[in-house]
Amino acid sequence: MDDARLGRSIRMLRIKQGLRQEDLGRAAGVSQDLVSLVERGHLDRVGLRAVEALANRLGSDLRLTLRWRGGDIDRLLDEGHAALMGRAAGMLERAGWSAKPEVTFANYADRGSIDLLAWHPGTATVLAVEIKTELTSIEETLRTHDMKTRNALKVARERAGWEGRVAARLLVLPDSSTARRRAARQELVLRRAYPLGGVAARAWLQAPTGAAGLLIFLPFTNIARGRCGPVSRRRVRAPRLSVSKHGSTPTAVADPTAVADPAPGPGSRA
DNA sequence: CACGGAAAGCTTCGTTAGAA
DNA sequence: TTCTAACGAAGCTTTCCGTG
Repeated sequence: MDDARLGRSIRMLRIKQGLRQEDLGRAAGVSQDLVSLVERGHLDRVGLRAVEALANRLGSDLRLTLRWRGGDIDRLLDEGHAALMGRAAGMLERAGWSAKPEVTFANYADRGSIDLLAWHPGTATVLAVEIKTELTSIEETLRTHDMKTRNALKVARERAGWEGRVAARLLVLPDSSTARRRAARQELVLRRAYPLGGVAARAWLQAPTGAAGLLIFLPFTNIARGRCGPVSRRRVRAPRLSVSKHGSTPTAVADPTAVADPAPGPGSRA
């Protein structure tokens, strides 16, 4: 991230909106001095939350990209998504559906990619399947899934030649304790959007009856171990410091289960 | 688990410089 | 003269981390 460029961008947006540093700071819940620091590119002295608050207040969004060995992080993340999608596609096909992965569309302001677009020929039902390996923002998930479902019939007709009569939606989450816990926390909201879950959802897939919202948890390939089962998140442990009985210098004991060197560098707390 | 030191992140305050 | 922005110092709160 180019600190100076980010600072100049914040400043430009602020001035464009006719705000003083003090105004922006007050609106974002930070001080004028902090706005000044950010605009001058002194991000080493400012927290990420503060910068994000300023960006949001200016109607922009701050995106932080973590890069590692070229595109390896993307590949790792995609593997999980692809694995869950494969499971979902298999389940649908066994229930008599045809499925197309990653169907992109652009319909005026609506644009995006439907993870799995499924078709049930017997009932002319189109299913917009959303795959989420992580349930981060419920609101965002519901909003985009709603938009995709709204466009599903048109997309199915134009991209696959499926003349559907009714569009339904299915949200697929990994069958992990974390995902289930997060879903449970937002149960009321999720139930409103996806009334059918578990056995009822699977029964609906066998014999679709009109528009419906389904929520299904699926186990998927554990990337770390390369086998199927609930997702296990391997924790990275800090090297244990062991002091010899003779009082010599502490030595780091490598954790054989650790996947990365967690040694923090300067400023790693941010 | 509690405690204390260190550091980060931030605010407040006083001051200065430049522009209108 | 006033307003805005910049700067530095001091101090507060929170979090992390090592230690017992």
